[in-house]
Amino acid sequence: MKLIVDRNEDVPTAPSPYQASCSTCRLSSLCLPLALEAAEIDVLDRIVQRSKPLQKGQHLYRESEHFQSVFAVRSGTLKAYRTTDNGREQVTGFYFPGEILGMDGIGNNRHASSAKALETAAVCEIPFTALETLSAKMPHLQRHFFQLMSREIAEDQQLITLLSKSSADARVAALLVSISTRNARRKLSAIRFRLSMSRVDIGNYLGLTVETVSRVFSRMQKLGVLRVENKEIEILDRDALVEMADA
Amino acid sequence: MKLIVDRNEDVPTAPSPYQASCSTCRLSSLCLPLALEAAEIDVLDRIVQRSKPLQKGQHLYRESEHFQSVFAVRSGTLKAYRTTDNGREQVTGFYFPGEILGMDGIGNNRHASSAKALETAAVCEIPFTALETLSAKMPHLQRHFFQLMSREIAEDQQLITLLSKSSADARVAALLVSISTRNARRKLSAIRFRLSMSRVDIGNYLGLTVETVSRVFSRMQKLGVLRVENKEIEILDRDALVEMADA
DNA sequence: TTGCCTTATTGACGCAGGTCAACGCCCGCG
DNA sequence: CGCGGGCGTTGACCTGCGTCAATAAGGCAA
Repeated sequence: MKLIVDRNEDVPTAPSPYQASCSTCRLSSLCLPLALEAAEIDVLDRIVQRSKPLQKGQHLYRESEHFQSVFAVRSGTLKAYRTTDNGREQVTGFYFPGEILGMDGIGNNRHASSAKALETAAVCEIPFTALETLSAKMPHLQRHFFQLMSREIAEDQQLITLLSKSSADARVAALLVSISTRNARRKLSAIRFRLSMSRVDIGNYLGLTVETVSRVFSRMQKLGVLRVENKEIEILDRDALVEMADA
Repeated sequence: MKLIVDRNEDVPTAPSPYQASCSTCRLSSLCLPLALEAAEIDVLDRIVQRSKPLQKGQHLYRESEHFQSVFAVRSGTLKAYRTTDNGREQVTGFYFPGEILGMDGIGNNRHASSAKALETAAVCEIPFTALETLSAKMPHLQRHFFQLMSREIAEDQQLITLLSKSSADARVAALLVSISTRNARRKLSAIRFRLSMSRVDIGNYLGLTVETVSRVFSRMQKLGVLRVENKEIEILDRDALVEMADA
């Protein structure tokens, strides 16, 4: 809400100071515009709100808040998490540039999880009612959004499988492979990257303790599969990692 | 595909022999028609395919098959499961009457899981392209389907939390509470029911071994929380069960 | 730079739940 | 009706990961 005001006050229809438009965004091939034609992208562009970046630790939205928009990550990383009845936290996902978050709030008009920036991050806000209206007019957009939601379901199911059956080694390996793959999609290195999340977050996401995560990293390093230096990761043997991920 | 042919050969536009229509279906208040008005339900009704029941053990669809339709359960129970790379099975959900399954296939046009009947079951088939077309014309339907998918995401996240953090007792308790709640929604008893799935399936779904599931049942029985007699369950202390579910 | 505080690593130990094994009981089939 | 094979239960034992504790190493403020 505030975001909309911010933008309209200063520059009613001109490009926001933060980013020109979807059509010039280098993430458009991963993001919502993916399935759209140039003219359609322009229409989508008009409903997207761009705002000032989130600082590390800042919330994008909180669990049980009124749901209004989904968000696309433009830069940085966010984590989504929910708080259980007995007060513990469960990280349900990490979101990288080009990925969409907030879709779990559509179901009953409140966010089913909270989202917090793990580092300075910029997002695009996509008001959902506008997206619905547009979807009804643009079959490609409707289809694409159905697909995005479906993929989120499929990915959650993969995580369920991981948590249900796999060893600590396999879980960590699977996360690293996932990050590596998602980096590659964004034309970043698939073998060297910086983990934007803490060991605590990793453990929480994978259903492990910090200590176990740390031990797994050490073990993998000893095996020559990884090189770990604080948050910097180098994958030395990706095949071995993939192998471990489903053991 | 076959289903469509079956139906059209015999009774081109007349009601199928298996079920009159959505408007007379006693599940319509849970299922897709939920958000629709009478006239809209009739339109939806025309795209829904009803077919002969599945026998116990029969597949509704299989992982990686071409995706074409989502399905609504009319009677019986189904389980959805995926097979991991190393050949193990992971049950990702149980589906009761009024619930929709198959939405995980939309993302890339192939089913991301298999679905199998746990007992004789009847389903309605909803061809997805027809549903898309209709959604674009009927805002209520579009919104409702977005909501259904979103809820599936939120439910999967709840399962993730369960698998990530909870004890064996909590997992079993949570499943029983879930079944109890879903029964209540269908105006069935929330405290006495028959488990349509085997202990193996339960264990698989919850990330536990059969032995552990069995032990948990015994323990809960000893505590006076449950009465277990083979597949028949009676919940003696629902509050205690809810309590256990988030411990 | 120094110092503090948060995050990560490593070790020792215990326990929840997995594994292996034996047995009993449904239930479907001849 | 009786038999056989899967399903469920129970017990004994084992192990992977959690827990607790101590120490090290970043990183940010002043």
